[in-house]
Amino acid sequence: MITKTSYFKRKIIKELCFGNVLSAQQISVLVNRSLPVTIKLLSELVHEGMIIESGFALSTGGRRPQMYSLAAGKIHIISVAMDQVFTTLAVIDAQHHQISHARKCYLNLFENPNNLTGLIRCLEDFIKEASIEKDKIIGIGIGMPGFVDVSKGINYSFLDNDGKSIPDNIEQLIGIPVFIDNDSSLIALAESKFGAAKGKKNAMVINFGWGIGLGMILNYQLFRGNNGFAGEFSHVHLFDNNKLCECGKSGCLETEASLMVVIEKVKQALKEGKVSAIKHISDDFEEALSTVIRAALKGDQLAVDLLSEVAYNIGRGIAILIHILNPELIVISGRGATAGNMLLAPMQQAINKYCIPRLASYTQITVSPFSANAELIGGAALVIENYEKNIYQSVKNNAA
Amino acid sequence: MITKTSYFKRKIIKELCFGNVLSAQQISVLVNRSLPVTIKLLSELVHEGMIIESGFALSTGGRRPQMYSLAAGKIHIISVAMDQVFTTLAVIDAQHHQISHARKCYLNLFENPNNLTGLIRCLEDFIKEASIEKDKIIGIGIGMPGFVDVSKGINYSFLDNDGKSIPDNIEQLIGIPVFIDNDSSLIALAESKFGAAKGKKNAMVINFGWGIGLGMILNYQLFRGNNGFAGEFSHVHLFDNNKLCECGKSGCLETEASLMVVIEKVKQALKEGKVSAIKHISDDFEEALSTVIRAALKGDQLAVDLLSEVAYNIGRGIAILIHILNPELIVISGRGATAGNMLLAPMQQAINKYCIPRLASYTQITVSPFSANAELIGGAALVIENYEKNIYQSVKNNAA
DNA sequence: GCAACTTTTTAAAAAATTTAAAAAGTTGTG
DNA sequence: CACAACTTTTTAAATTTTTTAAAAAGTTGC
Repeated sequence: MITKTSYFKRKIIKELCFGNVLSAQQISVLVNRSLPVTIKLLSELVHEGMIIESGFALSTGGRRPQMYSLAAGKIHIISVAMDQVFTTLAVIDAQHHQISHARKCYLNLFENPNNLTGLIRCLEDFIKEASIEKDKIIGIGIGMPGFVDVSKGINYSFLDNDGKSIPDNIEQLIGIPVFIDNDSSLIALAESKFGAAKGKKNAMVINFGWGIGLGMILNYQLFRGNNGFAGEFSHVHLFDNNKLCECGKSGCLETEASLMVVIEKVKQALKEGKVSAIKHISDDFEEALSTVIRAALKGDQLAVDLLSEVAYNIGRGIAILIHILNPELIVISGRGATAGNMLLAPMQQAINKYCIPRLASYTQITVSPFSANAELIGGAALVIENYEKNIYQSVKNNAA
Repeated sequence: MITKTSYFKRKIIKELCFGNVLSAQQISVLVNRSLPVTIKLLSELVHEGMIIESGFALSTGGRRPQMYSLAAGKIHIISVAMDQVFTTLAVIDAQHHQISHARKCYLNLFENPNNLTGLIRCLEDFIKEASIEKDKIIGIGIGMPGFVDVSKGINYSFLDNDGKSIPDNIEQLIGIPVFIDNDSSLIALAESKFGAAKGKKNAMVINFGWGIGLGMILNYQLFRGNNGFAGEFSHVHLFDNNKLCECGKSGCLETEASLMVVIEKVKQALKEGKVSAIKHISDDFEEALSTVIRAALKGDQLAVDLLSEVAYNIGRGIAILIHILNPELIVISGRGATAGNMLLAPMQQAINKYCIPRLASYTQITVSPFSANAELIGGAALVIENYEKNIYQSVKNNAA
């Protein structure tokens, strides 16, 4: 039933997904409703079995508050993480834990950029084969590369759907609410809600992957810009390198700072006969990458050097972000984050060189704990984030 | 009296300052209170003489709404615009019109960076001499160069006050609420509330002055970053020019894009014997600037060329902003905006070169109507913006 | 071990919002 | 050109929510 009550119940569930264990008072503030109302809603939710009373918190000097948390196994999400070649699917629960095997589909967007039917078949197969309890699935969250206009549900780079909304299309076929967003935005959302940037007001999340992306958290919220295209970090002009970028310009950050660049540099170095523990590098990018990073983590000088070079270039980009946005935190996330803390020193060096010291000192830099899983977790976060939306239109406008 | 009622009355007055003429329904949405409550507050405000019923709006197909606006001459603001050499004071009314002669004080921050007592004396003299009705003054808004931390009321670059709040200090002496902010932020606020960016959700305001500053409007609000230092645009590293910047680094945007650079270039060109309508250039910067801009507006090639060069460099900076923040609008404001639309072509050229075309097409660029007055208007906007704050603490948190 | 102080929870009073109805205008059709 | 159908604003009554006050449950220090 679509009522104001159910709207606020969903809002409470959402806050518990993001907050895990909360007192009535805390929830009251988060959903912006008074305590009497909140407590009434909470007791109803307990009766319905959606949430449980999970003991009392340690006292802060007064009566110990009753704590509430989500009942286990009531909420599942299908999360879909696309990159240019592979699409990964998994079922995630409210605590952002993966509760199914991840399924990998080969959907090559280079060869077939508009293969929306392929994506849908992929989803249908996954739902059929994974033993999914469909009534528990509250939504499907899909992260994809490209220029995504979230409000229109359109991706201007891939999955062309004749100008019609992709989520609406899939939702009609499968019968579960669908949400899409840009991959870098989803990674930022994952970090903001569950990861390194949890609880931070302003944070920049770098998606260090085959390209280089940026998701921005401003005032605790994902900032998408006026048309949803904010964070086009990769094509900022920073180099006079005469290297052509796929965007048509040259000198873009992406031409000197991405995992693709790392692999190319390693290949080139091996060809030139540089010594390294890496003897051969695969033509399969995934395999090549894990070879390089494994070598670097073991201390192989060539791998470390080349990763550092790229990290330094990312650092130049970060210096600009710090000047313009004065963020609290910068998170290095995405596939490249598996290289870990070795990335930080060269980045810091670039920042020292290109940043006003006072400004740089206010911004922390850290590597994500999620690394390659960030996009999947972000897909779940996206669905939770939208859980109470579109349920009770007239309330939606009232409640901030 | 400090009550919830007076809090919302002030909020209504604030919205009328920014909106001029509004219907009860519009106000109800803006202050986030229901129509019955809003209408009750409005009728009380009419009785008190603060606002007036100003006729009926044109019908949009139904009953014509009663419109409300501020009563004339009830609200005055003292606005103070500081630059490194001069401090300008004026009385501004709720419609951002100047209603006193502007008074200029010589307060040289290069020679005496921490001359807070000088500023206070300046204010006291102004209040004494200008025939000011003190009971109408709702606040003093001060814009100043430097790193300003608004929440702490501290300027880290100038006017050191032993770590204590500058506004609190002045307020205790003069007895009127005081608010400070960075000059570029104030200019952005002026444009957002009264100028070229009025009603825009995301806008970047370039303060083209002796240096180059940036104020950002994100989600209709001034974005200050985590420590209030966002918008340090001037020190983004963009050039390999080996020119030392006052920040200690080289290659900063400011070294190639500011009015100071324009004047230096003109001086250099005249020394080299280039032909121009400009025969002599003053050592007084203000005078020199107006000479150059007047010449450019009359079509003098040298002046136009050199202004264009600098505008092109600003355009390079703007290209970065567009990539990162995807703004709706970019406003060229500050002293340099007096040069007018001639700045736009070279900027657009830089954007064409350094921006992804699709992205650039979503962002408009315009020159401010305020030019040199923007900071004064911003000071007034700052006071109005804060008019209802700190009046009723417990409501403050509740009402978004 | 008990008084003084905190904090959460419940209950009653006050204020706000929602819903419905009335009032004031506009527009299109016969 | 008058009147019905439709809009939009304003007022009034019914609900809901928030506020305020009091009670309950703990903690801490003397």
